[in-house]
Amino acid sequence: MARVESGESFDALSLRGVARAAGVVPTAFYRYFDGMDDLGLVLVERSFETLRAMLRQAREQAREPRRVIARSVEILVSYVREHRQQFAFVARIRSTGNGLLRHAIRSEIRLFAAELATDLARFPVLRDWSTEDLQMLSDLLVNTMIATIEELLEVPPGEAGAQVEAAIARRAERQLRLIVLGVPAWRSR
Amino acid sequence: MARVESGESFDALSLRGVARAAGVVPTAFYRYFDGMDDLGLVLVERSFETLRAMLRQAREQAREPRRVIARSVEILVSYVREHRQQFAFVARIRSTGNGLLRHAIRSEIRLFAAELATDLARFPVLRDWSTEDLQMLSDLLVNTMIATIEELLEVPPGEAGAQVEAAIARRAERQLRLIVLGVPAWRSR
DNA sequence: TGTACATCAGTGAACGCGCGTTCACTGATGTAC
DNA sequence: TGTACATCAGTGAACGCGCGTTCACTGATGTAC
Repeated sequence: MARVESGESFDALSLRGVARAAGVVPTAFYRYFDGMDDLGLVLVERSFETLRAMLRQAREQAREPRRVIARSVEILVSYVREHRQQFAFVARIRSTGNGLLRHAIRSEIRLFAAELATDLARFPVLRDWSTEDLQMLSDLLVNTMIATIEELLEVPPGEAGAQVEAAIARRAERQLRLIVLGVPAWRSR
Repeated sequence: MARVESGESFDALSLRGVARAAGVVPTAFYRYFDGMDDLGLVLVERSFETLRAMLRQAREQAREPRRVIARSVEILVSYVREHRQQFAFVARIRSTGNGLLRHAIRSEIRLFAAELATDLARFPVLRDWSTEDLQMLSDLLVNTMIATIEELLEVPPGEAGAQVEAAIARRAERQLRLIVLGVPAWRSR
């Protein structure tokens, strides 16, 4: 069960699949979680919590936009690489799971976007943007990161995919930069 | 079975669920499809084909960027509203389905992005962009549209969600506009 | 116009399978005195 | 230091369920002569 707890080795959405990957009999699952919903909530929370903290820290340390973007993408890529299975699980839940789990994920993403909006508000160019526009912007940035995560998950793991991964990272960085380039022009029409 | 054929009334990912929604015995499913993969492929193809054609037409008719964006979002929202179940099914397949179906969806999306890139290349501002940058841009625009579709699918159907739908459309339009605003500034650094 | 036959849409029983969940259990590790 | 007991991680049999798929079938609709 230790392996599942470190989120490194399950391959299915089913309770039995999780138990199998953990090398344990299905009933042992209940020693650790109430059921699949419980596992899902734990994983959702854990997946986002650390990543959110790391990205927030990146925004604090490097204040110049271009550096923040580069660093954020770096963190995103390496974090997803190191928590592949966990993210794959969460990604599946996002569209397959029941209402409860889907709602939990949406809450996490909204929290993510809200924190980003708060940090964005401190940049001089954005100081007089309306709250709605700030949300629109951070939502766009977050969506781009999520799409990036999903693409990273499609890359087969291991050294073989390293170049594909790098290409995805490079493109994500450019996309985020392009978005930010539009900011000074917004409202100026 | 006629109801399923018009894509209006299934509520599950299972063959039996589809049959049930169609008011038909499970075995009757095989009169129409070889199996779930076959249904999936048909639905993926059908979902994208018309939408792609409609959006391409929108880009031809209104050449001014702002009009193109407004019209595209309009089309997207109404198309998704009218083919809710079909899109919900495809969205689920996208992360739950087997490799074959996931690959089919990715192909459709890539085709989508490629067509958009071709049309973008005709705009004067983009005429001397590299192919890679054009792809990066159209990928970003397409991702934003996909995220919009997914959000639309979360809105409960019926009149109750009309305002939420309108808000999503409004935000999508602004996001696409913001992206386009960054275009003239790209490379100028 | 009537008859014979083919095609077609859907039926209903049956199968084996993996699933989530229950239950009473075993044996190892830790704790109290 | 040794004994008695509690806690803990995991076992294994069993259940009922919904699933995809097979098979032989029925009855209605169309077609040929």
